[in-house]
Amino acid sequence: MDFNSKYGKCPIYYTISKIQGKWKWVILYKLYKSKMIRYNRLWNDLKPIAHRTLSKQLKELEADGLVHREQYNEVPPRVEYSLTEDGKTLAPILELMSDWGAKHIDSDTEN
Amino acid sequence: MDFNSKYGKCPIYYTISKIQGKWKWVILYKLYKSKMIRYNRLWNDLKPIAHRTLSKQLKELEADGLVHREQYNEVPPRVEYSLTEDGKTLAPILELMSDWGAKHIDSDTEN
DNA sequence: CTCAATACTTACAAAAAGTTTAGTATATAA
DNA sequence: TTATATACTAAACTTTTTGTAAGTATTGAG
Repeated sequence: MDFNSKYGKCPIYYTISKIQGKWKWVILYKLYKSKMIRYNRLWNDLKPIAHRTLSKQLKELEADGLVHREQYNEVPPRVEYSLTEDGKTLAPILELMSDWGAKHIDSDTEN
Repeated sequence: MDFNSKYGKCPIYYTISKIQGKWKWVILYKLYKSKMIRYNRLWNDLKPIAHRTLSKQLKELEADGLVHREQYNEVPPRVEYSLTEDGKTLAPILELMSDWGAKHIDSDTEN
C-alpha cells in the first residue's frame, strides 16, 4: 500500500487505500450478504468482471485480513469465500453505501 | 460513468463508481469537516496531491452534484468549496469510514 | 516594468488497474 | 478417449488514473 506517515492524520485515506479497486466494495458486500460464497457464484454475480481481476482482488482482500478463503480438495475443486471478523466490522459502511446508492439510482432515474 | 443497467441490482456499485478516485472520499471528508474551504488550503492539506488531480476530482464531484463551487471575482481570486445538500447525505458514511480507518491504523501499528 | 498572489489549465509521461485470450490441474462420467 | 466441471494463472494489451512541469489570467504594490 502507498500509505505513508504523511497520512497518519487522515484515517479516511487509510480506509480507502486499503479497499481500493473497482470491485472490492461490491465483493465485500456480496460476502456480507451471503455469509459465504463460492468462486463461480461470485463471478457470475459480478460479470463482466474478469477472472484475473476477481481473483486478484480476492487475494488482496485476503492478504489484508478482510476475507477468508477456504479450499476443499475435492474434484472438481471447491473454494468458499467469507468475511473474517475484521471484514465484518465493515458491515455498517456496506449497508450505508448500499442505501445511499439505492436512493440515488432512483433520483437519477426520475429524469 | 460506466454504470449500466446490468448493475441496476447493485446499489453499492453505483455508489463507488460515482465516488471513485484516490482522493475523492478524503476531499469530501475535508469539506464535510470544514463546511467550506479554499482551493489552496485544500491543496495544502492534501499534499502531495497534484493540482491537476485535485482540480479534476473537484470538477467531477461538482458535476455529480456533490460539491459546490463559489467563485469570487476578486484579485487575487478566491474560490470556495463546500458540500451540496446532496453531498451532505454522505456524512454518515464519511464518519464511519474515518472511524474505521482510525481503529485500524492503531491495530496495524501495534506490531 | 516586474513581481506577487490565487486558482487554476495544458501537454506530456508514467503508473496503476483492468481486460482478453488461452491454458493448467484433477477425476469422474459418458 | 473425450468431455466436463471448478478455480484459477500467465502473458500481452488497453484503458484509466495520476503525476510533472510549465504556463495562463488578473491587478495592485514597489
